Amino acid sequence: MKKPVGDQELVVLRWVAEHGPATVGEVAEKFGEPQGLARSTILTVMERLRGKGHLTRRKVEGVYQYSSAVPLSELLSGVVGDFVRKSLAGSLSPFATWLAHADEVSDDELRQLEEAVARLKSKKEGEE
Amino acid sequence: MKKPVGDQELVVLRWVAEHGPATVGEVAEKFGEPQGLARSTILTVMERLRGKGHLTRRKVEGVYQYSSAVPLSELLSGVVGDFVRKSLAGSLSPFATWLAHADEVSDDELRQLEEAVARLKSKKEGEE
DNA sequence: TGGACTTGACTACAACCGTAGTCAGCGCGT
DNA sequence: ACGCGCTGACTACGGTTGTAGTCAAGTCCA
Repeated sequence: MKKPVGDQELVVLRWVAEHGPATVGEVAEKFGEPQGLARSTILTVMERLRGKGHLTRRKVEGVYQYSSAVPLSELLSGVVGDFVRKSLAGSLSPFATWLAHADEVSDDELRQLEEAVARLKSKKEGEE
Repeated sequence: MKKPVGDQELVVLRWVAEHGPATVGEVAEKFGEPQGLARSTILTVMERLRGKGHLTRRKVEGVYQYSSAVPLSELLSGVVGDFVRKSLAGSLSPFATWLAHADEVSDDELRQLEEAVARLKSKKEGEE
């Protein structure tokens, strides 16, 4: 049940997860068209995502409304977890290394990171 | 020149980057065999990596020694950067979210993360 | 009612990836 | 000199992904 999700698929999935339930037409128009993607491409991708269990649809007034099966934050969290496990062999060091040289980190993101690290630290202390 | 690297390819690349220059035979024996991978599989993967510019080889005493084109840390740093850009649309929030719930973070990694965050923070302050 | 438009299912196809078989050449030991 | 084993190049094949065309059924408006 843990099928891999392609890069482009993920982009579409993210869009749908962010922009509430939407029909294929809407996604194609508001997201696909600007990217130069054909409607059928969007449809195919969305159906594949549905096949993998990431999207759900419900017929509303004749057309299908697609929604993400899980909330966006949860989805991305999972993606990050998969990435760390699969591509980094579970190690966070590469991330730290990259982070240290990253620019383009917003204040907000930095704050979130700080919090996460602080939380981890206190948890760790609580354990020992 | 920035060809994508498959998951399995990355695993092999990482192995080679970590375990110094090695011949196909060595990689096949020490890495491939334990995973149940045929020698030809290793060879194919390594040649593809070479085609993508991630591995270099040099003939030494009759056989080719393969080495990573860039040091491991740099390689993984790049992988992280690609991931953040491509899969997270550049946002670090998902990382922070995941991190907050992560367990299995070693003391060492935690320390590195702390440092990276601290560095970012001081850089930010220096800027404004 | 007949065309215009929308929607959804199906089909297609090239690139890329994971995995592997095969074959020909080379070097070493007997 | 001959066979064996290691090496490297080439070929192969099924699955996934990105992208899209086409076709049939439904809907709406003049």
